Amino acid sequence: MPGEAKPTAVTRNPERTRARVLEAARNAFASHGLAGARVDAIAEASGANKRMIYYYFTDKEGLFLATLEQIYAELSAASGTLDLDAPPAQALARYIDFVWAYYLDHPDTVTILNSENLHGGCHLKRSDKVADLGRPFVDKLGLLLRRGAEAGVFRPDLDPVTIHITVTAMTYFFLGNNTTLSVFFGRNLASAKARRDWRQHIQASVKAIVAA
Amino acid sequence: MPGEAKPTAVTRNPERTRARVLEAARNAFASHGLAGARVDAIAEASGANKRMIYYYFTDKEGLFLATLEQIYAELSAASGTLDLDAPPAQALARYIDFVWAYYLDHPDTVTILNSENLHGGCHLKRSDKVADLGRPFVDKLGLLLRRGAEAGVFRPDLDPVTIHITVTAMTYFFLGNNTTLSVFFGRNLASAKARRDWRQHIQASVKAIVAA
DNA sequence: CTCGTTTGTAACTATATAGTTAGTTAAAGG
DNA sequence: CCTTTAACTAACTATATAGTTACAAACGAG
Repeated sequence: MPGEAKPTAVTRNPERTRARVLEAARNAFASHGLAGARVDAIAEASGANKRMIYYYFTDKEGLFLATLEQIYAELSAASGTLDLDAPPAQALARYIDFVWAYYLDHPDTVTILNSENLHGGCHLKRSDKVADLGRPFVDKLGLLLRRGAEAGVFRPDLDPVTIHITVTAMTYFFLGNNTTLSVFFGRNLASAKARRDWRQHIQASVKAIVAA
Repeated sequence: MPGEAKPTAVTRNPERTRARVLEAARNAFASHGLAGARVDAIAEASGANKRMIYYYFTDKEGLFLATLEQIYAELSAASGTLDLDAPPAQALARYIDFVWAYYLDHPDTVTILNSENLHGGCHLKRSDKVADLGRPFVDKLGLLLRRGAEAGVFRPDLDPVTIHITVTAMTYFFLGNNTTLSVFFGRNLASAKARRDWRQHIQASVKAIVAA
């Protein structure tokens, strides 16, 4: 008989339930992709009843979208704390280190964004929370590039979006494709040294790209 | 009753069956990922009986590995045709255009490699056909970089693997993450102009990176 | 020609999966 | 208190899914 619920002493906390489901969903989607993740597993890992997932997020795709939005919100929030108030060359180095450290510390972000791209960005396009969320980041970088140009150390024709994609590309691709690259080149790119070297390479490369 | 097969006039052709299955598998894995692809759909699309897929590839993961190996074999074969016998700066530009054109023409490669990276490269690691397959490519690029260094136009300390990953990162990330990037920056990065501009940016960037 | 092996087929199965049904219980407003 | 609503639960279902069974026809070696 359904509905013969035991008298649970659980104090209600919708926010907490939502948050726990989102956290479990994030792990699941990051590990197995959208299709590979199991709603049952997410329910169990979060301790929430499966019905609540549908109650809060409508369906699996709704949950995936919420996960995406959370990932972007965190990225955006983190970038807000980035302080580029320093001499241009130094600020640029700080900016690159920030991007590198962010993706190194948030590998979930890489795999989940890859999943969304696999599906042609169809979830993200439906979101009203993500569009143009990179704007503050780009503005911040744009300001730095202008300062550098005025100081005569950076080229004057630099586009912040292009530079940001460049830095992200070198970071994201190296980290996200680390295993296949290691096999393809017969070289361990996951070692601490390989990572240090690559971070250094991004620094030197971007420096060369923006140099006046 | 099973086994009451109609007298089919199908002439046998195992190679063709295998090839058709692989082609269908590639499309399916590229569109939906490993978990999202359906063996039934692959069987139907290829015209092969589902049983044959298991006969040839053991299971879904075996089929995925075969797809991966095919992808790498094609990449390797294509890179074999790349002619870098030209003055260093010109040869480098030709090399970059090759990488760019390859991934632009083979979007499946990007999504399938992303799927394999999602799973930590576990299939590829079991393969005996892919390890170090990038060697000829790297050797070819290494020769070019040395020629350029000797001619005094490139830096003398360049590592071909690093340069190759750099070029691939800028190509692969831009193309593979095009949709999420477009949303995040509120800018259409899929247009013909955006692509032309980006290709040009890779050219200029790598030139700056390798410059003596 | 014949007998084992390879290539092929249709129908089947056990199970996993997204999504539901039909309720119960905590809490907030009046 | 009492009523209404939001938060929550166990058990269920229809279907999709990877993988099998049991056979048959083509092929090739001897």
